[in-house]
Amino acid sequence: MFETNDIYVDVLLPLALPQIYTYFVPETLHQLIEVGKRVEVQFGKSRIYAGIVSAVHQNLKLAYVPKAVISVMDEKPIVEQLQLNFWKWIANYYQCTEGEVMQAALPAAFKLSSETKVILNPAFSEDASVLTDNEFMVHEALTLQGELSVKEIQSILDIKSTYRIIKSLINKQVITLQEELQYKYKPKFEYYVQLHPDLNDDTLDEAVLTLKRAKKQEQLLIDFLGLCDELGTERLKRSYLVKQTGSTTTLVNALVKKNIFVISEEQTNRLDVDPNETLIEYKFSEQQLKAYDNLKNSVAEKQVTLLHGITSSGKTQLYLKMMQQVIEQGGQVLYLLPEIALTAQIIRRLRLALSCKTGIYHSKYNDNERIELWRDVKLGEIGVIVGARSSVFLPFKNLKLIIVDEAHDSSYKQFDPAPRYNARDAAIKLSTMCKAKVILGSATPSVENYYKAEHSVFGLVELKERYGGVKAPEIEIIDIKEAARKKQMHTHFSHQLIKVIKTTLDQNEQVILFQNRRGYTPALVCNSCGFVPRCVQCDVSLTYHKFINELLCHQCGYRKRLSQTCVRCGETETRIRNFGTEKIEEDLQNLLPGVKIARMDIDTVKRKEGHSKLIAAFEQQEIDILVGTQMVAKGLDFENVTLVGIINADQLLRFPDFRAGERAFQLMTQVSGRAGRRKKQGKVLIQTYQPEDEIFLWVIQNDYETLFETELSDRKAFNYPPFCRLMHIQLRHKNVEIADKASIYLADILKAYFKNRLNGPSVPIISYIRNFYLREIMLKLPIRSTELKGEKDYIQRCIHQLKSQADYRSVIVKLDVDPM
DNA sequence: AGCACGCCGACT
DNA sequence: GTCGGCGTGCTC
Repeated sequence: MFETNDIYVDVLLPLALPQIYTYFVPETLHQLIEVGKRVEVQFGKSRIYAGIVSAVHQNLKLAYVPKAVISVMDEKPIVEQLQLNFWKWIANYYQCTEGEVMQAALPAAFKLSSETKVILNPAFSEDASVLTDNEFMVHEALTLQGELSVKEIQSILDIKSTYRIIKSLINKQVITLQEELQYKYKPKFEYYVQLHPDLNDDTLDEAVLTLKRAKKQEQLLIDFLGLCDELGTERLKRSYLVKQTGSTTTLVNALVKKNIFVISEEQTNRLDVDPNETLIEYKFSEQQLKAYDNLKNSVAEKQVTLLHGITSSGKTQLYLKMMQQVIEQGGQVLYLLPEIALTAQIIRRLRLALSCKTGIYHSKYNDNERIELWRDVKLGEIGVIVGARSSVFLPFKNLKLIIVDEAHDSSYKQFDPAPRYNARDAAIKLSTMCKAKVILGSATPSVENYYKAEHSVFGLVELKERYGGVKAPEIEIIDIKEAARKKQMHTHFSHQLIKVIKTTLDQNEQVILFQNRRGYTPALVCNSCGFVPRCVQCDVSLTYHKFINELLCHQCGYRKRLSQTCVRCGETETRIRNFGTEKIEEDLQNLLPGVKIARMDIDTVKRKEGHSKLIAAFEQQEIDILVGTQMVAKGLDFENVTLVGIINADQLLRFPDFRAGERAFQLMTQVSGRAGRRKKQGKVLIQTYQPEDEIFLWVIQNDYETLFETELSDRKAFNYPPFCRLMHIQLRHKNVEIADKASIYLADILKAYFKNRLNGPSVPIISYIRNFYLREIMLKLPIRSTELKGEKDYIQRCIHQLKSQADYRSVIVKLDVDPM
């Protein structure tokens, strides 16, 4: 059939390249090569990458001489064809390269790339006189360190282009280059020590005698037996044994050599459930049973089912029951959660309730743990995977059900870098590829999703009753415009809010205060000249963080120490404009001395474990009031919280975005859901300057339907999703004029086709970030996927045309499909 | 994304 | 002259 035995492979590289590259497979590797395995290949002059084989073929008509595959890195494929197809779909839909998808999909430890190492050439004659200063410095550093990477040389010499120097050093035979793939993954084992199985009571005594002259070993053995006895076990973790007895691993190994101990290794298993915890019997309410039946029927019938259940209605229990079913039939379940909701609380609950191995996958876990989970998922050894958005990329073996909890949550959408995918939508695609079903759960579904449910594209199951008969919280709107007029405000708190906080605390109950802004205050204003310190590389004012006494840019991270006097006029008095969580915390503390207040935002939670520590402290009631951003709104379940306050709802409403109404409703509903989750009816106080806005009425009455209808008619009138899809185009350039002209040029050629479906070009609210000027264009794309592809191609051609103009070549264009 | 190559301004 | 910055094009 084939004329030669030559084999070629198409290799996917973890780079933003629009193409796939073909390599030649040497005969020695013919047996090993397989789609989905990683191969070591050279790309360009010196780089070596781990690429993935996306196809094996015998194409003879190559217009170039392909390079050869250096080695096959895996015994078994790390992904299947299905994953490769999924990647391709994502690349297509979200308009990025497959390499970028690969980058996002694979755990870092799979993505090896070489670092060029420079080493001394042993043939070099030590005559350093021929070297220039810089060359001499490199030579010196190498004699000391043995090897250097190009990056290290850059920092030693403090210059960017090291190329010339390196080349010259090679010419002078001082150094040679070394290219090596670093294998990052090291499987982690836990070592257990136990007695050699051949030992019985008699032989053990004998063995002890042989240790008469090795006092330490003898002591270790005695300690070991003592510890085993104490714990009622026959084997101990080696690390535990060493630590408890103050001995060393070497000592343990000595006893292994003498056939007294044996060591067994076991993969560390973080998936174990603490045997001391037991599951509390959960009794389904009548409503839940009914919803469960509906859910089961809907899932059997429809590809996607939307579970619209109000907060505290017990959605999680329904998920659990659905999961259990799938597991019993040997299927896998993917349970997606917003990153922020992946708390120990939820994970613990799941593990207790499920009879199978449960894996967790998200960015907080280190590389080795992720590789292990990856492998176990692929082998089908893990039944349930709980994870954040990137877990849609896991190599499922038998995926049968995907649950997307809080499906409206914007953190399912990746912003940067590409692929800018939405894990919720990608999961739906994945489910069709795996023949799995999807449940989207939310108390406040996105308008797009609910629209589909209403039109029977998705199944719809509603759950409208709180579990356990707890009444929905009583929501009250406080008009702070009026309160300010009547002088009933104390800093940001109305007297009414303060009063209720006090009575709540008096009853030994806890309070959550929500303020959607971190930092101390967004801006410091000079009292005399009105000067506001701004970021030097972005178009935003700096935020004052009192705790570190620094001004911080929330866009780029630029920081600056606060100067004593106004930079412009020398005035010492500064005034505070607007306010963030840190300021709220401080004012509140002044107002309520002695009350324990904590703050929860990215700044306090960033440090490792900060989040769970804070939650634990609040749970243990070591904290009375928790002041926080978005974070407090999501997924937390505190029994003793009966009051939730929203300091200022106006910021939510004034968001200049067509989704502002939907967002505000979602957030207020979510935050309100934190109040009174168990026994007692909770209370929610919302402070606002515009209490007449009807959105408050819907929040109070928990009237999602009216919100939905109103939003939908607006969206229809202005042609926004769900009546179209959006594509956001961002252009960046260091030069304002070029940014301006390029965006006008691109908008013009796009407009020829898109006409009134194009908005822009416009200057974004933050128009200048990290020394780049930004411009943006918004396009409305058709819903039907048949038309969609052609239009996306057209857009790509327009961008190509832009880039072929010499002036605009260096403009960076970023595409975002279905922006949030 | 790197990396090579080529062009060009600044300094010994 | 040479060093180092920067723009451009290519990578199987």
